[in-house]
Amino acid sequence: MHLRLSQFLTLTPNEISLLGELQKNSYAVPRNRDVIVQGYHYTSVFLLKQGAAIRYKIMHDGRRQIVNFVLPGELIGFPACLFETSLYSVSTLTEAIVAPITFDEIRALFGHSSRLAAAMFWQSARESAMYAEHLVDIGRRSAFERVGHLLLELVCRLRVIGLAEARSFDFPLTQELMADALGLSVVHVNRTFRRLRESGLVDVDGHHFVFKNLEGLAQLVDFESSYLSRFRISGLPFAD
Amino acid sequence: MHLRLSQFLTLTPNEISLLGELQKNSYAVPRNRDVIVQGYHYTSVFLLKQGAAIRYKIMHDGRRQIVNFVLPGELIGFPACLFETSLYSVSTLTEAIVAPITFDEIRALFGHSSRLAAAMFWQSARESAMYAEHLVDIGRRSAFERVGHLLLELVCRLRVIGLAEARSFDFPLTQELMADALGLSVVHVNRTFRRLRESGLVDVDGHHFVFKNLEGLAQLVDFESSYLSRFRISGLPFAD
DNA sequence: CGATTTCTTGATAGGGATCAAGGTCTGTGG
DNA sequence: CCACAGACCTTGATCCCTATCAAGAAATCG
Repeated sequence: MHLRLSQFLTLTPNEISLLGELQKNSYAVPRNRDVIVQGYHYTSVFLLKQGAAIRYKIMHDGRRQIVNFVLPGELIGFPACLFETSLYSVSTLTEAIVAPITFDEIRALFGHSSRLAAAMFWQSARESAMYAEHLVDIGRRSAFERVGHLLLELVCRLRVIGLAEARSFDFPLTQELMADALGLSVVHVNRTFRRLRESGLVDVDGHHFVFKNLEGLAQLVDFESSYLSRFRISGLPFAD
Repeated sequence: MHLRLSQFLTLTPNEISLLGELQKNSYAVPRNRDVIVQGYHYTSVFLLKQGAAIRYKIMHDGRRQIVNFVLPGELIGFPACLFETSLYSVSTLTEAIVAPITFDEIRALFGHSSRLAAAMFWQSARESAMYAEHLVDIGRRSAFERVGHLLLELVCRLRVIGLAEARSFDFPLTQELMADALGLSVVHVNRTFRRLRESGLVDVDGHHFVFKNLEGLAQLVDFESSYLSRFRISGLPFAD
């Protein structure tokens, strides 16, 4: 787990050891535990080494909107920690292993390798881009398309980090989570999801999701199969 | 216009001159012109010195989703330019003045001042945070709340850069733009917006928007008056 | 193994989309 | 100066997608 930076650039041994250093204080976090709570101030971030989490926001009437899912190798509390007060909460979906990284350590890291700084920058840019995609989903797609998109996005992202097969994946995704991520009601997700199954597009057993006709689904919900490749960085506009 | 970085840190004379250099090639762009087109590759970004623009995405069926509004002092094509192919388009809403900044220039800039690099990083983090807010708006709020939020967000953002009064602002915002930004139909925006006016909360004359009861509106649509202060950066986790 | 969660399914209602058409304003050209 | 086109706003009628309410079944968890 190298901050998933190796997706973008080849790390030098030195950089790898720097990253390894940061992870020495890993510890386990139980399921359904808030790692970051909206409204509070933080002075460190956490690398999610194992497990899954959600970034979400609770509104005054109790409704919840999940802004995205956090997968292994991604940073929790970033960029939330940059703000005076975190704008949203982050909660684990499974038991997880996190490695706290203090600002001091980040500063040192950046001093030693501006390439790593740049790489973190891209992570942030990627996240930004994914939010924009998500916005389009929620703003302009039907419930059916949204659910399809979410499933396809998850396989794609999990595949990149070796946590999914070509056409199936395991993930602690409940219908309530889908609803809160997609801006739908649980009841409607249930019906929509059933349609997906009855159409023979997807099979589910617990938390194991299988695409029985991935290409068909992708076409039906207007999912660009190049989803994640579009997030590939094209060049290094930064000094080494 | 200093990339709006001065919001976050005090620029040294040297930094200011560096930024000034970058803007020497400014030129005007007519209204309704795409500066960035989705699917194309770019090797420079543009600083929007004057005017307004939208970042948006067109779907295969022609529907449009605006992911956000670009105001003076912000970068166009960033982070879009980092990707192999731009994920969305950027189009001017008014005649605008932009200053192209090549990657070479950015690289040089970063070499001369890592503080500026860090500041750009924060801009990106801020943008990310604003997308997340927007997601909550679209995912979990009623049409009425969404329209109210959009108007309040715009005053707040415009006020910060000195382009709005305390309770009014000018902006080339049409109902169609609102609809595409908020995931609503134009017809429904029209009716919703009328309700806002009939409630005595907002007055509009052309592109001049006046809040007749800003506090009341903010409360009615659950808008945190601290909106932008929440986006303030708390510290500098980077080396000078 | 009792108690939460999570999933289902039915019934009903409503917010917002869609279709259709007219009105207003602004800029352009004759 | 007027006529016209195109953009923008407005309003009515209708429909349907999705929320909400309600309640039971199934799966999980401690």
